[in-house]
Order: sequence, then C-alpha cells, then structure tokens
Amino acid sequence: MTARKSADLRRADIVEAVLDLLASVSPERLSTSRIAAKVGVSHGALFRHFPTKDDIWRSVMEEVEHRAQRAWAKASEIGGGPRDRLRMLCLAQLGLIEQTPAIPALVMAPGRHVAEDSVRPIVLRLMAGLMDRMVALARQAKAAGNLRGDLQPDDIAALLLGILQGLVLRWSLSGRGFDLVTEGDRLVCLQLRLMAPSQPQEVSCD
Amino acid sequence: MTARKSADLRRADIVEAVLDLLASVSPERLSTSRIAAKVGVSHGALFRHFPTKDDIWRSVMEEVEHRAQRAWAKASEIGGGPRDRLRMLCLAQLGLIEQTPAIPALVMAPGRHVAEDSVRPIVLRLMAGLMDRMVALARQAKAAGNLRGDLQPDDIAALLLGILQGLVLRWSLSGRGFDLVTEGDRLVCLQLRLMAPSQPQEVSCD
DNA sequence: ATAATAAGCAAGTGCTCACTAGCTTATTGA
DNA sequence: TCAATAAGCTAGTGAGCACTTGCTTATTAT
Repeated sequence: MTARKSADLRRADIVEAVLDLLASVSPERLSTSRIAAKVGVSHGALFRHFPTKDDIWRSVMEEVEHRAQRAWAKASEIGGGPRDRLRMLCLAQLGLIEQTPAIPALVMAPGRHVAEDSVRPIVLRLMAGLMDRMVALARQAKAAGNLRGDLQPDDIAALLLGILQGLVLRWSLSGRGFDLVTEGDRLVCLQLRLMAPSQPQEVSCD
Repeated sequence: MTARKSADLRRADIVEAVLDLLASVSPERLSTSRIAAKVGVSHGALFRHFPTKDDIWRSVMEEVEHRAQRAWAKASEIGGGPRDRLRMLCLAQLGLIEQTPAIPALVMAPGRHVAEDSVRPIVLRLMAGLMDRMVALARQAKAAGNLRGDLQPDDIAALLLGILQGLVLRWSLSGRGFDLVTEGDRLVCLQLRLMAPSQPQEVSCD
C-alpha cells in the first residue's frame, strides 16, 4: 500500500516507470500490468490517471520531446564555432540516448503498433527537429569555411545523422556493450575530418 | 478450401506469407491467425507444419539469411576494383531490403520478444557478416590506393554501414516514401568520395 | 481398389491483454 | 469536525493469443 500522491505526481511516476521499463522491454510487450507493478500501484489505479494506454504513450512521448529539446539546447549553449557546435549536437543526442535508452526502442518500434498513431508523429517531429538543427549548423560551418564547399548542408546532415543512427542501432543490438558517447565522438570526429576542406587543418576533436 | 500441398511447399508458403506480412505488421504483433489467413489455411493447420511459432521465426530467418548471402555474392561477382565492389555491396544490401522490407522490421525489433532467442542471433550473424565483407573490401580498397591511407578499414566500414542503417531507418519511418537504392547510391558515392585519397581522382559513381 | 498416410478442419484450452464497475479510504477545505 | 472529493483497491469482462484435440478427407503406394 503505497502512500497516496496527487494525480500530477502519480502521472509523472507512471511516465518515469514506462521510460525505465522500456530500457528492457519492447514497447509492444510493455503491458499496463507491468507498468502498474513498477509504479507500485494496482492495475486499475493506472486508468484513473490515464483513460487509455494510448494516453500513457502520448505523455511518454511528450516527456521524451522535452528531454531532447533540453539536451539540444544545452549543447548549443556551449558555444564555439559551428563545426564544434555540430559535433556537440551529435554528442548531446548520443548522451540523451545513453541516459534514456527507451528512445531507440520507441523510434524503432516498427509497423502498426497499437500506439502507432500516438508515437509515430512525435518520433517524426523529433527526427525532423534534429535534422533541422544539423542542417543549420552544417550551413554555418560551410559558410565559415570549416567544411568542404562542394557539400550540401542536407547531405552533411544526412551522413552524420546516419552515422549516429547506425551506431545507436549497433549499440542497442549489442546489449549496450560499448560506450555510446565515446565511440560516437570518435566516428563523428572522423567524419568531420573527412568533410573538412582539402587543405589539411587542425581538428579540435581530442 | 485451398488445394492441398505437400508439407515442403506449405512450409515455404508460410515463410513467404510471414515475410509479406512483416512489410506492414510488426513482428511482435504478427499472430499465427493472421499468418494462417494469409496462407489461406486454418489456424490449426499451421501447427501441423511448425510445432511452435518460434520454429516459424527460425525458418523465416533462415530464408532471410539465404537471400542476403545470395545478394552479397551476386554483388561481388560484378567485378571491378575493390572500391566499386564496396559500392556494389552497399547497393546490394539496399536492394535486398527494398525487395524484402521485412528485414528492417526483424533487425530493429527491440527488447525481449517471444522469438528473441530465435531471431536475435541470426540478426547479429547477418550484420557481422556484412560488416566483415565491408571491412575486407575496405582493406583491399585502401591497399589499392582507392581510399585514404589514414583510415582504418573497420572505421571505413562503420561509417558506411551507419550511413546505410540510418538511411534504412528513415526510409522505414517515412513509410518507404523515397527510392532507397537511388538515395543510398548518392550518399554512398558521396562518402566514398570523401574517403578518397587527397589528390582528387575520378570517381565512378554516375 | 483400397489401406495407409498426410494435410486439412472446427472447436476448443488456458493465458494475458486493455479496460471497467463498484466499493473503500485518505486527504482537504469550510 | 465532518462532508466532499480524490486516490486507491478487488474482481471482474470480453477479446485475442499460442497451441491442442479429435475428426475428416485428399493423395499415394501397393
């Protein structure tokens, strides 16, 4: 018999529990009973706070979106040239995922999922948001002469984003068997070096 | 009442039906009833051919593995320098996925899935196999002077594989809204050009 | 031709799922 | 202090799940 909490606190608890559980259970196999057990509340009590499971998914995705916005904003505050800010944005994204491993599970949950209509649009919005930030930084970096002139900003972003996504996929499949940020920094710096203008210039990646 | 078939043919039908269905239903939500309906056979009849659903997953993964080996082998027969063979391997992988869109769903199915123990090891083996082929080609390309000398073969492969995986993820999320091979070829060629030795040399990507 | 076998069917079994109904009890504001 | 309200509980409901049972019928080998 847990201590009673206000509905707001309980809702936050539930969202937190879902994010925790998604580190080890796939979204499609995460049942409301397991969520209730994790929160420490009866199964029925869950539905006093969220009318349907879909509403839980919606709140979870809102929380994920907030965390992402926070991580990206923090990375952009660090300052430095656009090239460094691009690197920091990549690292911020990997750091976010390392701290919230539910994210890849939510993003990759494929096909027609019950919650598909709640989760998918926010996933797309998130990815588009990250892409936009990367394209903007790529454009600035190119203008500043930090990146080769023959590269389109969206291609720069597509290559970097792909490298991040591929790395996260391998990290998830490997059971998170390596340090995501460390390995990511290595690859991102390598890629930024490849995209540097042809006259070799020092790279601040170490 | 479908015409009777031999067990071997029926098993092949079932595997085929699963691959078809996985283009639109996630692996965790694909029920044996839906498979039976797609095959055109009663639900119970399925279990005459496969003792458990896990056995279906195993056969499906074997089929996927055969298709991948075939696609990769075919790409390596084309010939050309190691650099071109690396490009062709990437395109073969994308072509395979375009023809069998079940593959990303199977690879990305996260977390503890019922069939996890049947599917996961083969997914890992497949990815490791592709990685090995890419690393070997990268090593050859580097030795032939087609790629920068300061790049490690595994890093070359990791970058390229990441670009492929990121692209496939975006393709899946977008509802397969663009041509995977066309866009992939563009990005792969771009990346190969970035990894070319510093003295600019012609690239056979068009 | 016919017995043996192989492929199929309808109708279940017990389980888990998301969600509900109806009651109980802790907190709170007048 | 004590009703009103908000948060909780137990015990369901029907639907869908993987899988089984017992019977039927098509194919095939003698």
